[in-house]
Amino acid sequence: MTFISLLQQKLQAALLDLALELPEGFTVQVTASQDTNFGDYQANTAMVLAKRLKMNPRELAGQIIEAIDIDGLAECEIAGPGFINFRLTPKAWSHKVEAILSDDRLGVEAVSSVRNIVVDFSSPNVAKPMHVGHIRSTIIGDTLSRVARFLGHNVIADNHIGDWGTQFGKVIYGWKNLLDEAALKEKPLAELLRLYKSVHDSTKADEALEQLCRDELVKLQQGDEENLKIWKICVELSREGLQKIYDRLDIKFDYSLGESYYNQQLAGTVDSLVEAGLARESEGAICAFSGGQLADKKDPFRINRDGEWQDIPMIIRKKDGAFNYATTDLATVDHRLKEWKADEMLYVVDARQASHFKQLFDITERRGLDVKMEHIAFGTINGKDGTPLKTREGDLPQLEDILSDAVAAAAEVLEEKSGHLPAEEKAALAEAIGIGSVKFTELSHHRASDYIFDLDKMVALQGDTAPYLQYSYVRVKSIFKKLEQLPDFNALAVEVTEPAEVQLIRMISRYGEVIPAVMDGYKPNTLASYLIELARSFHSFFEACPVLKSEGTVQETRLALCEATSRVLEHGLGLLGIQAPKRM
RNA sequence: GCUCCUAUAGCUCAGCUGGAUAGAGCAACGGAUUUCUAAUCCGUAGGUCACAGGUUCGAAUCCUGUUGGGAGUACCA
Repeated sequence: MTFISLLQQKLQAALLDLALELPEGFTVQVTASQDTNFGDYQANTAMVLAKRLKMNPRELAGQIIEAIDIDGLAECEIAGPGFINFRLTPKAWSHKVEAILSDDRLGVEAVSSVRNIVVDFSSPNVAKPMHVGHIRSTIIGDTLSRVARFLGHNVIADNHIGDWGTQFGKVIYGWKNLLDEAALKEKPLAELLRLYKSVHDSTKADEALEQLCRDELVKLQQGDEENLKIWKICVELSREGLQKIYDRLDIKFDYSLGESYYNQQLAGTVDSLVEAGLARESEGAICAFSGGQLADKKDPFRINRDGEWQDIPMIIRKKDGAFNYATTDLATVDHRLKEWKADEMLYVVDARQASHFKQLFDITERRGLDVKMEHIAFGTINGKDGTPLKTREGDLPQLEDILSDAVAAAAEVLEEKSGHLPAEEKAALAEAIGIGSVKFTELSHHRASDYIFDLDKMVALQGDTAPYLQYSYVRVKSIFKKLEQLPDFNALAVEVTEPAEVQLIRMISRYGEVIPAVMDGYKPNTLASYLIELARSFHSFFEACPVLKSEGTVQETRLALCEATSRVLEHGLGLLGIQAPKRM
């Protein structure tokens, strides 16, 4: 049990003893103290309660402290306007070290109610290689999947690949008219991209061409043999290319059901919405409109134009008969509910699609489907000038190139610092550090904000970076390497005394509090910054408390702390999808 | 126009379901290495939390307004 829940229990019991009339739904809150001068944990219960019960907060805090039974666990005192501060005893810390070492879950409790959570992330388009824009969804989605799974949920990671949308009409048109067979053999993905871009550029000034592309899409969706054949080849080629990157990133999906997977259901989906009265014909298209329950301002189907509120429908069948992503998304919801019994669906998708998801969620609710849906929105990755990242040619940088750049930068530093290591190991390390850097940079930012992509800073070895964490792990491990024999970690005598030791176990013990908090608001950066703090505490401990030169209980305590640190570090990095090397 | 996101140290960013003296990294300055990997640690300096009101014991955090930045806004995803 985490210290927070333990202290909350104790507080709750004390309140019960005092026989106070608690307001309905009142729960006690305990938080880690920001400043250790105030102790380890604090509760504002007395202040909150005093206000509601019209009592004096400090007086109430005094009563609570009298009633609370935490002998041996913590000392507590009243402070300031009525805070109750808890300072854990050395014994409590020592027990915690032992508890963590004997616990596979490192103090993280599994959830009591397991939910089926679908995480929809990455979602690249075929025929277009992944670019910088896919970093965020792919990495955030992967981490959230890992964390939810570790918490005990039944996670279904689904890569909703864009293989059926309008862009495909352009690819098919290009294939039929501009295909360079030799180039296709040589570099298939580059050729597909060239076809798409070439046609896409031409359509900007050519309305007739745009129409031809739309026609190709309609033919495809209606089962035209030639178009289907082209489509199949493109999808296969693209998937191979995508898989290579996912392998490199160590990211796995349970399913990669592309938009095309739902093709057979699309017509039925539209029909059922029409039958349910949720959609109707408008300007030749079939659209879903507002349910009318919300105020215009809050209604995702309403928009104000020049002072007038108008409908902004969700189009589920275009006037040319083709379906679009809205239709597919609706069908996908049905599939996930029916086949996977989803309790929750998380869409890790760019913030720019917020209004689309609001509409989708609103419709789903109006259809009477019971499922929690969340749009895990994120911002843009910008270049150093603060505008969206672009290559010199003005294109979006490809993900593969970004990874290679990061790995190359890591290799350079590695050569300088650890030139003596075998070439093969250096290559693997560069990969781990380079990829880890990209991932950590992503995960250490709040997902909603934009951030600046600075390769040099990412791979830099100082500061809040992946290599800093990885180096911390290497440092712990180096201690054990010097031991002739590893101790039995469950049989160590642990007596935490030194401030640096206390600070370290304080951080270690917080792991069980941090992991559930990640899913609370779906913020991986909570875990990222926790790991930095943990690593920092470890480095301080490492400098202040010699392990191998100490003896007896002191040494056993420190070995136990080191082991616990290494386990939490490795595990936490694992949840972020980052490797923890044994040496570097 | 309307909706959503956003504004915190010179730079890059945390902190936001209200809590005590607003944190970290980089850059700057000073120190630590015959000692478990110095890719480290310890310290100094650096702030009108965009601005103005409000809510209350208490606001970077919640509410209202203003300003700056970004995004979306009928058949693209």
